[in-house]
Amino acid sequence: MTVPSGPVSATTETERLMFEFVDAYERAFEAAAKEHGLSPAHACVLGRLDSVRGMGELSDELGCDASNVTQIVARLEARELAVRQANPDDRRFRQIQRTTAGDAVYAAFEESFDFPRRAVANLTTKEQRQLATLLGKSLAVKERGA
Amino acid sequence: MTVPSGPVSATTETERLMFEFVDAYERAFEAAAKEHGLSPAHACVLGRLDSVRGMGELSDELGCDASNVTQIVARLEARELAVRQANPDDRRFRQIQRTTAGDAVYAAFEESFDFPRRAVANLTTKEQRQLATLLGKSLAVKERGA
DNA sequence: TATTGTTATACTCTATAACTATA
DNA sequence: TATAGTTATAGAGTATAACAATA
Repeated sequence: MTVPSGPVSATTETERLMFEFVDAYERAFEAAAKEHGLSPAHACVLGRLDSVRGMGELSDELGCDASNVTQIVARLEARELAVRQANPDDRRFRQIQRTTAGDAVYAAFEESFDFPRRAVANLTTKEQRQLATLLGKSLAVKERGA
Repeated sequence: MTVPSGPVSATTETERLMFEFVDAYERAFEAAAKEHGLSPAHACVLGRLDSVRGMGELSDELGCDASNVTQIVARLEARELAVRQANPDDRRFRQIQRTTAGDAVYAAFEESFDFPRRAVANLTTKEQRQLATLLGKSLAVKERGA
């Protein structure tokens, strides 16, 4: 189990609940991945392979180094959950995709990772819309610089 | 940068925003820790040392193995950010606490980790209360078993 | 003997730097 | 020469199992 991101001496109840939510989400993700023999990183990459992807694309989205993605994908390939093929138009590029087995494992993982579904299910339709609006508004923080 | 927990093919906008929020929170935590030469795990443990703590207490709260905490605390001690002392009443127990230097580093980290503060600042007081209520309600998922 | 914590070990995640293959 | 990706390597996080110290 990865140690949680926090707590910081939360000054408000809202901040405390943000941390609790993030912590619960992460723990649930990790536990669901483990159920299917996946590390969080493997589950994450597998989830991005809904369509054919390039290595650079993946490392950009994941915000991590390309060499890291190479290793994760190499393991997925070794387990026959994904394959890498050179792009015939420019053989420097690789095309990564899930195998049928990868599809099955990922579907099973998603079934296990019920935290977001259950969290939403605890709310009325109106509350779900409210929560989405508030989260979106709070995330505007990202745009404000720093 | 740790790879994000997701995405899972989010079926609703609310679920998608939950992931985005968690992802942004984690990235901000990791970046703030790095600014002060801390790993996320170090920042996390340091944050728990606001008062004197035991090793078992820490591993319980962190949801990870005791041997893991031993290593993290050993590094904090090597950097003179924390100290371990045997409890004189029962020398099997250790009392972990931050040093003055540890206090300073953690305070600086908290100053840098402004994501929750800024997220809250994007909301009105009423919206903050609403968000806290909705997050709390969605987290009831934890109590429902599984 | 039971409990607290540590050490030894192994595996994964991650990044940096050097490298290969392709263009 | 420039770009996409890989390999070599090293450091940190994590868990399991064996261990030491204390009770």
